[in-house]
Amino acid sequence: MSPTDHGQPPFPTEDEILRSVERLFFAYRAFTSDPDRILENMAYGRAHHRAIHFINRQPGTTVNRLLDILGVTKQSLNRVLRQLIKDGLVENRVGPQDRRERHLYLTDKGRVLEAQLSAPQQARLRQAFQSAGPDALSSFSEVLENIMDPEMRAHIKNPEGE
Amino acid sequence: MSPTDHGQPPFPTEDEILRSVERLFFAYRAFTSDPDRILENMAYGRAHHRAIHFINRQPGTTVNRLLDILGVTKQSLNRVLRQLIKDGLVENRVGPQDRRERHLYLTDKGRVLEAQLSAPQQARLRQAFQSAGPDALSSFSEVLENIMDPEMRAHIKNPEGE
DNA sequence: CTTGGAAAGTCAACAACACTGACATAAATT
DNA sequence: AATTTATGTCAGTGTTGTTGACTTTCCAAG
Repeated sequence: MSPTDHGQPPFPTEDEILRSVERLFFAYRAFTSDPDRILENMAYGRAHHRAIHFINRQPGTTVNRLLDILGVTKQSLNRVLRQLIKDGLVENRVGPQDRRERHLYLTDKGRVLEAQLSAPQQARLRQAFQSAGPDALSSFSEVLENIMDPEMRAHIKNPEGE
Repeated sequence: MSPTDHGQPPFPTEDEILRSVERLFFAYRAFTSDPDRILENMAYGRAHHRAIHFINRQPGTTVNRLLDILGVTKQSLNRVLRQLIKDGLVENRVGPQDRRERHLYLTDKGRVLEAQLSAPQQARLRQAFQSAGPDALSSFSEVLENIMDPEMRAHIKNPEGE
């Protein structure tokens, strides 16, 4: 052993970390597969689902805010929003105070699709939490929040905004 | 309350489930951002990283096995492997028993890149587990394994194979 | 009231990475 | 000898991301 090796193995070990890398990969793929399967016969994809999800969670959110949450360019988001608005799933209201802003809302039709996409994904997560026992959710949540970049945490803790 | 409402709120509640949807989204994005940042200046992308990761974890794995793990088409994987082999990061050996099979190994050069890509991602996860306390890892792992499709669990529990 | 800048929208070109379908080759199996 | 399996390859396509350039609208500060 080297003089700086205090005999403390790292926690978690490298092998456990690598397994967790794989757990994240496989779980995330399963998690997105439910809505993906529903969307594959429509003209929409995962990007549309993400927009619909966050507009549903934060009705009246602005385009700028959505850009921050989704972490894509406005050109990329705009392509998605244009389709959703044209197809009557999302409504675009001029901001009441600041009329440059566009506030986004799901229409009834948009809410129907949101529920349809969300249902199997929610069922998958609920089953996972129920099988793991009542205390698993908080550990799971804490680890994921530690993994993410700190600025993003506010978008979970406070669905309303700041 | 309706006659079928037994007064049992679902566990977890819908709001907690939706927050976990967002936790997965933000955490996964952060988790992939480390290697993505390193790769953006190279001719490689996330698909190359995934191939390198699993070849490193299961040296000698076959193309078919890798296809099963990664869940992509052989055309998609082949494009990636062709580059990695051409650039001397991955080695392609004819199977000793079945000479149709190609067994995949990282070269020294491949292992260098693997370590480089893996380091910040591992550091991120280790920090997340350490902050969350010693018991968080097992709950975290259990929930993720419950989320994924069952066939995938074997690829974590036994890095060697079956 | 004019000017500067922020918010939003659009157009064009491009890249990564997935897909399907068709086909080729070599080797193992039946 | 015929079939199946494992792999590789070519061509075409779709989604989603990127840059860069530009316009319109509109609030707010000088």
